[in-house]
Amino acid sequence: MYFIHTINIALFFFNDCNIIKLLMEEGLLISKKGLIRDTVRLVEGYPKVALTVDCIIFGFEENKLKVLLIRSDLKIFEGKWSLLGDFARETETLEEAAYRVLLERTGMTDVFLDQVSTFSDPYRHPGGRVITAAYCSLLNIKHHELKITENELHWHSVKEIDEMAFDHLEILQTCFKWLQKRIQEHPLGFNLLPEKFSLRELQNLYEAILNIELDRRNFRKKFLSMDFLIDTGEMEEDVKHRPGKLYQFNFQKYEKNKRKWVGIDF
Amino acid sequence: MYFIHTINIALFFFNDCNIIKLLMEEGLLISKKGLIRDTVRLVEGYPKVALTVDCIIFGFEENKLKVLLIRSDLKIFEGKWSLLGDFARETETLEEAAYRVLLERTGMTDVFLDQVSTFSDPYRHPGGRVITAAYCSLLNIKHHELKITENELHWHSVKEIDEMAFDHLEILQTCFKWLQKRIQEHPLGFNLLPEKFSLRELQNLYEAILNIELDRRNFRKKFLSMDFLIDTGEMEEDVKHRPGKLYQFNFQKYEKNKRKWVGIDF
DNA sequence: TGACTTTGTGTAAAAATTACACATATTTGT
DNA sequence: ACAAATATGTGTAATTTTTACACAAAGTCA
Repeated sequence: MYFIHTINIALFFFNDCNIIKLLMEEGLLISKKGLIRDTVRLVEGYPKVALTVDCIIFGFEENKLKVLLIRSDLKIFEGKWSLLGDFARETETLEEAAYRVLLERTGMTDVFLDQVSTFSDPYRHPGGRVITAAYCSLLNIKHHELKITENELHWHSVKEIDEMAFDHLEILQTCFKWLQKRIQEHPLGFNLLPEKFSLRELQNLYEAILNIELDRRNFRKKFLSMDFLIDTGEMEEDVKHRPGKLYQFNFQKYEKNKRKWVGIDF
Repeated sequence: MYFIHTINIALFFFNDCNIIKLLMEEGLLISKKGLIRDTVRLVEGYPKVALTVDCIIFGFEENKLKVLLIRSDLKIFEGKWSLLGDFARETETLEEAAYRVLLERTGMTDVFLDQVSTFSDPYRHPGGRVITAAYCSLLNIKHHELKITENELHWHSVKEIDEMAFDHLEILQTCFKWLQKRIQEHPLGFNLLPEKFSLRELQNLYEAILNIELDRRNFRKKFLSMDFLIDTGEMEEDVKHRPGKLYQFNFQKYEKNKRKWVGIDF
């Protein structure tokens, strides 16, 4: 009785994916008036494609925006650089696949990925139709030593990349534009820096990513007035000039006081 | 000789999808060292999924944000409302599929679609794994009379939708948030209005979509100072109060003077 | 110790945002 | 014809934000 009731609820509120999953695993939906069977047949009548994810992992080092690349796995692209990608598994969301790929290729876990866009040119992959979803992240190179370095995994200066396997150059460019925009409305930039950083390092980062020059005094004023920077009391060391103060970003305070974003600006 | 040369160029600059397409159609790549064959086999070894697109078409009428929906095609979702979707064809990009779906379901052609996000829960479709890419647009309801009305296609007030087929409610919500953000940094709002509109209509639109109240005088000042509005010299008619001036949006001027978007604001 | 490099700071002018009130044009009802 | 109702159209002062700009202090290097 309990299960019958569950089925009816499930069919009534069918948009809850978890209920569908649950009932499918129980084998309960299969018999319900053949509706599922019909639906399965319908889906089977349409072309299917392979599905991959590609991870675009940005980092910052030597005042340059960098990205993690590997040598392509495919013979046909021998020598070409490629994004970190793989096929999605049967019961994996794209997001899960992206985190798995990142783990498998780099060993990293403590990273946030954002879906940027899906690329679907039918001829983008020489092995047949393969669509790919691009997932993007930014991280501090120093805090994420690469333990796995198969396929010559390493950081490349974004500016110097001019050729890649597949359509990966296009994907990279799309993600770079996404990053330029994103970093101005969300404090993602701090993920790229060491935990403690000087204002000059922060400014270098913005200048490098946005490809603009900023006035130092105004930049400092802006960030200090936002009041999300904690003065650590420490100073830079091992620099060959007057050392600057080191700050930390107050993520907690930011999350509480987050700007609500209303303002028309074309 | 010419073709051999072409092949080498193609393999060298393999990231150009059109060259791959061209050579595949010519059957020329198939023999090249078996690389393609290997790649095809590789791709075939991975799970494949069905692929759909869903169109989220927003409109504005009676001071309410609306969205085009149809009754679900599927028996299992009988009675439920659904986004305008269909399976992608073998050699169609997702974007092409989205424009096709829009044409087939509504008869519309003069519309721009933007990819918003891809949804990939393995259990989101009762017929098996189907991932879907959401494409969004905004248009003027009055300028796009619905010639096709199969599946009870019609406009629904976004606020009143509380249940949908599949995960379409989640998709709709994602697209609504996308719209709220997009309309503040790009003059998409004008697509939702008649060619000639009063400032009050424009303000109503922003207030409805952003769900905020705006000061009338400041709103007018802001838009008039942006200098993208053309005073048509005409006035509103058939309104039961003092008629307002009618304006047009100067898309050309906007495209030339577009804000370059630099400014850090968390 | 002097040259060099980079940090750290303030102010004045300009621009943008906000808050706020009253006269005018038109329709509707009497 | 007039009064009531409704929505348009306009300006200014106070506040906040943005921009442009220069010089002294801290540390390194030779």
